[in-house]
Amino acid sequence: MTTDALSRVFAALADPTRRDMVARLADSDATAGQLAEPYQMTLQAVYKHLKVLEEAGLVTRPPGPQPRPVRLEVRALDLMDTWIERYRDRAEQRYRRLDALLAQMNGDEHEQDHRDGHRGRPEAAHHPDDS
Amino acid sequence: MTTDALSRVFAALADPTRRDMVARLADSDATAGQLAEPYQMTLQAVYKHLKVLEEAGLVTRPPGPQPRPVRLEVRALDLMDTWIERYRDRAEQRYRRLDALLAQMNGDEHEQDHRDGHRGRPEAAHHPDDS
DNA sequence: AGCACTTTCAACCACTGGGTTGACTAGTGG
DNA sequence: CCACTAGTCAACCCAGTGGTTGAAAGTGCT
Repeated sequence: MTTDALSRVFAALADPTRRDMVARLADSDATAGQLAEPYQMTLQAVYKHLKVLEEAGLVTRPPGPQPRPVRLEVRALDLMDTWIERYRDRAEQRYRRLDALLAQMNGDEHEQDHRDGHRGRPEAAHHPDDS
Repeated sequence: MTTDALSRVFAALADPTRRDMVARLADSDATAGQLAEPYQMTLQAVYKHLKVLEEAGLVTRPPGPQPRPVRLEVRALDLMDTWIERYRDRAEQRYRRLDALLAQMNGDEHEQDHRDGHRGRPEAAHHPDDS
């Protein structure tokens, strides 16, 4: 899998079963067996889900004695959170700027000649921003 | 698709291209064509991505005259954010409780008989919590 | 050693998902 | 009316995924 970390985390959380697992793990650690109980699917399927969560960094399973406990790794959530926050903030700032512009245009009613849908500015080239 | 809203949003953001799109849309609205430019894929593929984002509620495209602009819908991000926040907080509270417990056990060094890996408490039944 | 339980590996199946090609509709502007 | 562009629909390909079954390792306990 060549996909980046962020994609893996989002993809992992895109499954209701997996989301329920992390929800339960937020309250207490559990063994794979304990995790599996509520769901009506094979134990192997649960291990597969575990593996996905693990590869996404959302969960760790310290090696050692047999019933290996599953721990939630909260920092993986931070990764998503900062991403979301970044673009939400950016969008909100844009809205604020747009409101300000509208207010200003309300102030001087003339000069309505180049209101061409305000999608004229080239706004530099596209920079990836995703890393 | 019978999957819930949350799954759709997470799944939508699990793709780097789609993530880049919302990143760019956070800075300014764009038409589908403008959005497509940076990527080396068919226009149809871009429209598919748009559709996914739209069905996830991350984006809206007001009907009307031909070049339909694409707007980012920030509130969809909130949906994810509250989910993440909820379980992160819950996990952090648990860690704090656990630290307190450890500190307390440090206080009275005796009574080390039931230190069975602190995974003993049943902690009620599993309640779905996902909605 | 032997038994039970947990974990993993591997093959398989149905279905979804990102991408393509190709054709088709709908506005816009001569 | 004709041409152009923006957008859409549909079929297809191939890779990935959620789930299954079956078998094989590890590990713990007596």
